[in-house]
Amino acid sequence: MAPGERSEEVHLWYTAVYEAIPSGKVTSYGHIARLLGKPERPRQVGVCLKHLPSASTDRSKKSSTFHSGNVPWQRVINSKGGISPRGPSAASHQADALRREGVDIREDAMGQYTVDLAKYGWFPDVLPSEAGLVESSDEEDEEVAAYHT
DNA sequence: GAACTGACTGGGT
DNA sequence: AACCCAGCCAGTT
Repeated sequence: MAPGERSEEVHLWYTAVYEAIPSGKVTSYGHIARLLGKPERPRQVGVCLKHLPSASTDRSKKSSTFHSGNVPWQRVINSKGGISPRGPSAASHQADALRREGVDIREDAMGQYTVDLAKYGWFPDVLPSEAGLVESSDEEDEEVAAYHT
């Protein structure tokens, strides 16, 4: 393959992941991967979110058009309904963002956050962009945008 | 530039 | 129910 081809693929993957996060409710890393036709890559979805720039980062020059202010990163959790611990305050931050959207989060004695997937999970079988945007979720998205502003 | 590290998951013990 | 494991592959030592 030609030089640079690989990184181009990677860039497309990152973009696809950010655009695949559904409007409304909560979904999983694995489901995003399946929506993108790569069911074996849930970990790579996690990598994309890990590298999502924060909304406050200075991106006055080129850099990504995607950041925590316009990508609903908080809606992605693991298949068991848990928020990945990763850093010390990261999980609680995500839990706060979800509660802001009306999602009820439970915190156990171990400090692990979990979501009731039966109630809040949302696993569409087609990409949001292919399905047409869900009107009923517009105001939820506005709340998110306001939160990050 | 080889080795190691994960924002994961499903299947097997 | 809890742990283990292989597969995944871009980033980071």
